[in-house]
Amino acid sequence: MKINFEQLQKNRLFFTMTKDETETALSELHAQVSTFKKGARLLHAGDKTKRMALVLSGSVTIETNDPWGNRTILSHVSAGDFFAETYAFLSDAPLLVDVVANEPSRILFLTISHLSELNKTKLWVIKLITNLLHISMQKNLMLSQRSTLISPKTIRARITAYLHVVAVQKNSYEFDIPFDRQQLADYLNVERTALSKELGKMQRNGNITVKKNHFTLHTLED
Amino acid sequence: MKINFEQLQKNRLFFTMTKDETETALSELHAQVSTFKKGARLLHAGDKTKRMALVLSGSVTIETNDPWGNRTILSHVSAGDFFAETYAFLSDAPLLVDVVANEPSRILFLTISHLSELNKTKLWVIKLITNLLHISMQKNLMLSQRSTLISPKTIRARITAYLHVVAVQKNSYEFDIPFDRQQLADYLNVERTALSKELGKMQRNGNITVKKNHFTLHTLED
DNA sequence: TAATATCTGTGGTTATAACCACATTTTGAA
DNA sequence: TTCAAAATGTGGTTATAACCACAGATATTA
Repeated sequence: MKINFEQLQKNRLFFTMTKDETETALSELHAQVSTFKKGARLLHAGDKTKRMALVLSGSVTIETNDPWGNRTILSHVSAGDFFAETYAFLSDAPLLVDVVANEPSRILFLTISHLSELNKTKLWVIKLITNLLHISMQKNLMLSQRSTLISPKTIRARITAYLHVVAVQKNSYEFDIPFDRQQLADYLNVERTALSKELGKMQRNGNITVKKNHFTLHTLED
Repeated sequence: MKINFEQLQKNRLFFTMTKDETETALSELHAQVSTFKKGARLLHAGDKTKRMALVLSGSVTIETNDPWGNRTILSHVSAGDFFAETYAFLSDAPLLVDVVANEPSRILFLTISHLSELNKTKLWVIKLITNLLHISMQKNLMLSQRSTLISPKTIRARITAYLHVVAVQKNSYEFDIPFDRQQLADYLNVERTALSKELGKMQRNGNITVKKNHFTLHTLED
């Protein structure tokens, strides 16, 4: 499997690292690329792992499935982003989540369970840890953000909260979301058909326009 | 304000650090202790901060309050644990949460916004970053865990999920929880009186015994 | 292009949790 | 110890989301 170094260098994980350092890191972390079909389960709840993962292409969802069969989507991870870094670093902690390929995807795995033990006089190690800290903090923010979206009790309020966050992130009132209906429902922790109904209402009221996963928000002034 | 070095040394943030290194760190990070009364708001949503915080005594809750006045409790932080490290490290990111003193509390603040720029040949800096990484990862796990608790749609299922997690953590079927009723309701994202009713039912059914915030779980076999 | 599978929306019903008002208990302060 | 304030529980009502069944639309594959 080929890795595009140019692209990797731009990734936050290798921030400030030279080409040599990046290559050393990849080698020391036993870099390995795998491909997965849509729907494939990359990691299972209950498993332990020593490897963090970077999405090279495609995307995955991080989800939990409770004993009653309810799926909850914690996040959507697209190309250039990471997952499982928490469980890999704390390699004793069993996964609370499943990771599922959202589309055909290429994933780069890096073994980081031994990171704390690596020789910290090596510059690449220090840089990697610092970058990983940054990534972990960002993840934290994402998880907190989702909590704020789930906070309201009504479907309507969750939808508007979500759409406004996305609008701010994309800096536009018109955008695509990375979820289909079922996934959005699972992300907002609501039932799919109830979500569809509410989106229908909002559209009839002129609040939004929806076509598939393309949304347009209508502000008060035309 | 006096700081108990002995106690600090045991904290994860100063793991593997010598007394000298710890003192250097405290000084370089402009360590500062403040006290707060019960109910005091230590940090406000929307603020930015450069300082992470360690609870020396007492406890705080991390919560979000949406425009409709719904409170959601993301976590309970007790003595020895941290908060705001994410926002302090990513010092441009405005807080999505409020932090409120749960009881009279002493808090140690440490300025870490400049952490990435510190000289990484200093051993204490490297150790601190590594320890911070560990702390951040743990936080991540906590947030994921809460998401799994909120996942079920019924109050009953959320309660049992929560109680089982606590039982595992405390390694006992009898334990205190750190929340009063309103806080537990806000943590599980349900309405207080509905929570009370459900707890009443569970008690009448013989599933649990509740007295204030002391719980006993009754398994199937007597 | 047909045929099948997947995704999405709608109506109707039901279960359930939010909400409100208030009684009771517990706590804390004077 | 008394009193006020805060916390907790209970009954009753209502709003709302889950649930179910199904139709129509869209995408996928042969």
